Amino acid sequence: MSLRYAVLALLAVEPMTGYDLQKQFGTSVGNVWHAPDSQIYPELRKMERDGLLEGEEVPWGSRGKKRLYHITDDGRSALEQWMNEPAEYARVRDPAYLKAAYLEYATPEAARRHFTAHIEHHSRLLSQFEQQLHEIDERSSIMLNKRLAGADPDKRHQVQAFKRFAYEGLTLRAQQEISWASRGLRLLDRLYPGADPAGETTSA
Amino acid sequence: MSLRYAVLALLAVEPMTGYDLQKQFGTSVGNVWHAPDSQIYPELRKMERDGLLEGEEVPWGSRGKKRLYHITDDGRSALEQWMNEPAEYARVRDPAYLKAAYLEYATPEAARRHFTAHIEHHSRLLSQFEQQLHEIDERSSIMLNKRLAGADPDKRHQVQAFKRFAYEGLTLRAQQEISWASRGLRLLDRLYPGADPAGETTSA
DNA sequence: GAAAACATGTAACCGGTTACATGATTCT
DNA sequence: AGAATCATGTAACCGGTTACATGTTTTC
Repeated sequence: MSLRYAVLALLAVEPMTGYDLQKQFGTSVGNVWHAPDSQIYPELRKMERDGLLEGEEVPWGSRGKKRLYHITDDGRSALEQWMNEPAEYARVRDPAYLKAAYLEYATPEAARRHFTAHIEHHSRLLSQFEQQLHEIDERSSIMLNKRLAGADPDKRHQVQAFKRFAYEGLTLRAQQEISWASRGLRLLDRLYPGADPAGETTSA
Repeated sequence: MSLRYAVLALLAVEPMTGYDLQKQFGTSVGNVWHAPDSQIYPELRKMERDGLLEGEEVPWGSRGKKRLYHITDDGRSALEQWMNEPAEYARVRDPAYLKAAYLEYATPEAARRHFTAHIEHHSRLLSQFEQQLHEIDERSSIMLNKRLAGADPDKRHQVQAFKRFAYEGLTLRAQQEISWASRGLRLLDRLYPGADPAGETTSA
């Protein structure tokens, strides 16, 4: 049920359409909370029904129209209330670690692919996080600048600091996973000394 | 859909009842894949229907009975096939980091509680992982010993190494989160210099 | 004129959560 | 005798996934 609070946090900055929100979930907020478009549009309607948002029909081009969602006072209260509650911790469900714990059932090649895929996955994430950190530091993020512009001048410093701190954590996590999986590859070298690490054919 | 493979990995060691499995999901496997009992019993019946398991009715006491599930050859193949496939990576959905990224909407006290709760949560996990590492090293884990006993003597070394390696990763993760949240508390000290870190009343 | 981006949905399905529900056996 | 443990389920609900579906506007 965090989706609606992620939406509220975005709409607290400025009114947006479902499509605008979708893009945010594809990049910025999407780094901590993923949501597909098929979930966003229905959720917006539910939130409007619950009084957290107000939708405004605005023309788009000559014939088209779009729906701009504004956060209401109730929406702001709901966001603040949620922020002041303790976070829920979801139970662990980690397919990559589940496999890692039982890698003896895999072939040496599959075990190796497992760790290289882990490294690739987290490397992709890492470069996204580093890109975000760069944008935060350079003040080149459009959303962050809007949030900063809309914030109480005394609080601007904090807005930026919290966002940076969250991305620092994500970065450290990704680096950690990469380092763990790299150690995994070295473990495989030791456990399967005969196997060919590069996947190439061993020629004399 | 990893639940059934976690179940298969457990039943590959020895036949168990739903209740036995439940306990495993409460401790060992539960550290990488959580499942409540209300999910386990229906899943076992589905797996039996799909030919991955065979249930055997055995008496329990004078009038009671219980259902022992055995893995079938199809079950073993399914497990191996899954182990040789690449792992799926779920999209990120992290309430704690979502909150962290927007902590300016929380009160300083709530922000502090957020990080202390994060530390407590991961400290609890950490001590569980350390306990498991200890049991792996001391060979005092009943399940691990059964797995080792049932494994090809050449592979015993690997079984233990993979399990240990998975828990090392979990341990590093937990430590990482604790260290991140501790830095978060120090960040709050800087951002809210007037606030009382210990939550005590400031007396002159 | 075509492609890319903008815009908004529906529907079936499934895995997972929460709550409810019950009874036997073993241990102290 | 009572508590703890063993044992097994059902049912409603909901959040999320996947796939399908359509039309407009802007940009090149």
